[in-house]
Amino acid sequence: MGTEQGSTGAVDSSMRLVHLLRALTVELDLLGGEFANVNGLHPTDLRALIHLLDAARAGIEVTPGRLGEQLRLNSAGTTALVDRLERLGHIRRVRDTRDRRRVLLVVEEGAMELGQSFFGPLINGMVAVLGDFDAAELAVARRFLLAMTQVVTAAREG
Amino acid sequence: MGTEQGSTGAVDSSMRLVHLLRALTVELDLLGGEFANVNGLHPTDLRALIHLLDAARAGIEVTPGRLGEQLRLNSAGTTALVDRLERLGHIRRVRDTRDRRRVLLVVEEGAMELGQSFFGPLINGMVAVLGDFDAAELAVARRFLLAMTQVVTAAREG
DNA sequence: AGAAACACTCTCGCTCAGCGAGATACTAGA
DNA sequence: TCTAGTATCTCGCTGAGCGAGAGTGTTTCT
Repeated sequence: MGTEQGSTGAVDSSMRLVHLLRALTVELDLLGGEFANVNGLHPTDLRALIHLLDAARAGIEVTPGRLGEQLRLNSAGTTALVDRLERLGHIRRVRDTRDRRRVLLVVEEGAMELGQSFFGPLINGMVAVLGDFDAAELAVARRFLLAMTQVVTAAREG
Repeated sequence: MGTEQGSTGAVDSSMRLVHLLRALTVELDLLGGEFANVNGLHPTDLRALIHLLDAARAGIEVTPGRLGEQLRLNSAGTTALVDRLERLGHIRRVRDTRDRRRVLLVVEEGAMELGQSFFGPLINGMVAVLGDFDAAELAVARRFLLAMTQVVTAAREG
């Protein structure tokens, strides 16, 4: 094995890419875990906050039920999660006036800032290094990510 | 917002790439979680197996101490983890004859096959779709992944 | 309108992963 | 040999998440 040339060169390159991708996701996970630790959050809490921030930006209302569904938690776990986030002051429960069975989760100002403080520098850093890529290269990277995502989602369904 | 041209086009493209990357890591996490569930593993167990398989392939000996360090577990948690994996028949504890304080973790045949059954198809699928990329494009994807990894590791240290 | 069926959230009791502290087993240096 | 150091494991605890089921409010059917 190793770097042999010929017809297997492309496959070798691809394999190395796949391993690079995995290494990257591991690093991202670790980074998320560290951030969570520092802010007294659990990994699940962080994932929940990300989801809530995304939804807030998209103008979508989120209820405990929806949130738990996304995170694969049952109702009991979801309640506990929402309790934690509310106790930490990151979200607030608000009764939906239209369907008073439902509770809406609204993200507090501080949580938004927390998200910014974490993702902001990271995104800025990424955008900065991508400055070295021209339009065609960015398009290739995009094609690459889309292709990878497609394979993963296919694997998740099959 | 949207697709405007001019000097902000590159930044927009970069932002979209970053979000694509995040979406991909989320998908990968979910896939891993599902696999773990199906095989009676916890996320940590899966991460441990991946690490052990990588080390085995690289011919590196792994001890509980090293494993726990990698996974950010303390010694008690590590012992529990190794107990679980051993009980499931995925690994075996072997006393190091040279330094009899140490225990080496050896991966059993079944765990290797399990890893193959999970990562094999995924990697094959990825390599297959990468067949549409020529050498120059693969190089660009590689540069992209390296750049992203660099930013993440930098964020983890700073 | 009244009652049954349904939807959404929360409570209770439990299991088990991971932590802190410390015990145990072995090695290396004075 | 005695002491310091390293690797692993044991014990008791905290807390996330689960299953079951209890409210509480809403829709549908007669």
